[in-house]
Amino acid sequence: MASKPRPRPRKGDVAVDKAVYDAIRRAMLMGRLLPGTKLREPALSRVLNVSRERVRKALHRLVHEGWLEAVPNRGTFVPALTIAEVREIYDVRTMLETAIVTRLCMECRTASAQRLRAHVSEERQAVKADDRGRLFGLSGEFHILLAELCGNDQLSRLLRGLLTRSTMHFSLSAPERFHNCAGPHDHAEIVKAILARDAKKAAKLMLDHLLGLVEWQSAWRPPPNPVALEEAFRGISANRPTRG
Amino acid sequence: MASKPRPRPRKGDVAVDKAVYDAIRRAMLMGRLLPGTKLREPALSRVLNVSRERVRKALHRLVHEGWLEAVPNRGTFVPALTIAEVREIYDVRTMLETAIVTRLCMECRTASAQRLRAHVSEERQAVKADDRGRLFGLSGEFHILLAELCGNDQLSRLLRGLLTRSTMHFSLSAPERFHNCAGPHDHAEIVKAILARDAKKAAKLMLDHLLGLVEWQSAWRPPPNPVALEEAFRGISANRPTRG
DNA sequence: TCCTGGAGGAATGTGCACATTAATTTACCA
DNA sequence: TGGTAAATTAATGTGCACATTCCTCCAGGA
Repeated sequence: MASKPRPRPRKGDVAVDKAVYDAIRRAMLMGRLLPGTKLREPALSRVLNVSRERVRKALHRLVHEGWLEAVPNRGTFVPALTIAEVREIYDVRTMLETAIVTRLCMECRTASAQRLRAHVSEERQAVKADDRGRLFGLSGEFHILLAELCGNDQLSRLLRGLLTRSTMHFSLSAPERFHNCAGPHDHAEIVKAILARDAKKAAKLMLDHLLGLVEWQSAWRPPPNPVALEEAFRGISANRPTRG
Repeated sequence: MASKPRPRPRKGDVAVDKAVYDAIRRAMLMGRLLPGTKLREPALSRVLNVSRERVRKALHRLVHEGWLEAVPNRGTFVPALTIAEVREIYDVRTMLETAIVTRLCMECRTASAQRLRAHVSEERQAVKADDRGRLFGLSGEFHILLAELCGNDQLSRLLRGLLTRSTMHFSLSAPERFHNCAGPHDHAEIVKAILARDAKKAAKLMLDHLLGLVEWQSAWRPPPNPVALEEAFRGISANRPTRG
C-alpha cells in the first residue's frame, strides 16, 4: 500500500530524525541499555551512521519525554528510576484508569465491546502459544485500548506516556520473565465487569491489577552492569528498511 | 564574576536559555501573542537580542511542552485550541482532580489543612482588594496545591502541564474579565468538604467546578487579530534581572 | 478580469568548526 | 609509595554559513 503518493519526494529529514529516535528507544526497550549507561553523542553518531546533530535532537526529545536524563556539560544517561518514582507513576495511573473503566461502564458501545472481546481473545491466544514477546506488547496495549475507547485523544496520549515510563525500568531485560504475570487473567476479568456495566467492580479490579503490577515490579531490581554502546546497538540501525 | 555586558556570553548558558524560554512564555501569558501568530526565529532573535539557535531551542522546548505548535519547514505558531480539545483536557483534569480530592479526604494532615485554609484566605483577600492579576494566579495555584498535597511529584508535574494547557488559550487576553468567575467561592467550598472528610461531596464539588470552568471558557472566543512580534515583546527582555 | 506559472526573497533546517568543560593520566614532591 | 596538581584528551555546547523549502509577487495568456 501507498507506493509513493507523497507530494514531497525529497524529504527524508523528519523520517531520519524519527528513525534515530526509534533506534535509541528500541535499544532501551530491548534491554540493551541498562540504568546508568551514558549515551555519548559521538559514539551514537558513529554507530547509527548519522550526524551528531541528529543524535543530539533525538536525545533532547527523549530527555523531555522522560526516557533519559540530561546533566548539563556532563552528558545524557539512562535513568535509574527509584521504587518510589515507579510507585508514584502507578499511583497516577490508578487515578486515571479507574476513572476510565468507570466511564466505559457508563457509555460502552457495541463497537467498543467488540474490540475489548477481540483483545482478550488475542491475549488468550498469545498465552496458549507461549508467545511472550507478543503477550508483552498486548498487555501494554490493553491499557491504551481502554483509554482510546473513551474517545479522548489527550487522555490517550497522556496514558501512553505514563505507561511507557512505568514499564520502562523493568521491561528492559525482563520480557523473558513475563510468563508468570497475571495480566491476561486480570484483563479478562476487567473486560467482563465492563461488559456487565458493573462500574464498582471494574474499578476495584483495575485498582487491584495495578497494585499487583507495582508490587511485582518493586520486587525486581535491574542489574547495574554497564554495557558498551557498540554492543547495545548491534542489529539496530537508523537506516532501517524504508517504512513510513 | 561574569559582569560582562558584552554581546559575548561566556558562562550563563543555561540561564540564558531559560530567560528566552521565560520571555516567550511571559508574552503568551500576558496575552501579547494571539492564537495563530507565527513566531519567526530571526525576528525573535533580534527582539530578544540572542542568537537564533537559542530561540530555536526555546521554541522546540515550548513545542514539546504543548505551548506552541510546529509545522516542519513552515514555522512555529501559537496554537488555536478548539473547543473540543479544551473539553478533552478538562475531562482528563476531572478524572485526576476528583481522585485527588477524594484522596485528600482520606489522608489529610494538619499541615495540609493549614495550607488549604491559608490559600482560601489569600484568595478572599485578593477578591476584596479586586486584585485580578493576583486572583488569576491564585486560582490556578489552588489546583496545583491540591496535587502537591498528595505528595506525588509525578502527579504535580502532570497536572501543572494540564492546567497550563487548559487555561492558556483563554488566559491570554482575558485576565481583565476574570472578576465574574465563581472560582474563589468554589474553592472555599471544596476546601470545606475536604476538611470535613466528606469525600463524595468534595468530588462532586470539584466535578461541578471544572464543568463550570469549561462551560465558561467554551463560551468565550479569542479574537483572531494578528499582532506584530516587535510590539508583543515590548518591555519583555531575555536579559532580565538574573533570578531563577 | 481571473487563473496559472515562474522567479525572487525570506525563513527554516543542517552540517561543520571551534570554544568550553569535565575526566583521566601523568609527573612531581612529600 | 601515596597524594596532589597540572596537562592532555575527549565530549559537550554554540555560533556560523550554506542548502533547502516555502511564501509572495508579478507577468503572461485565455
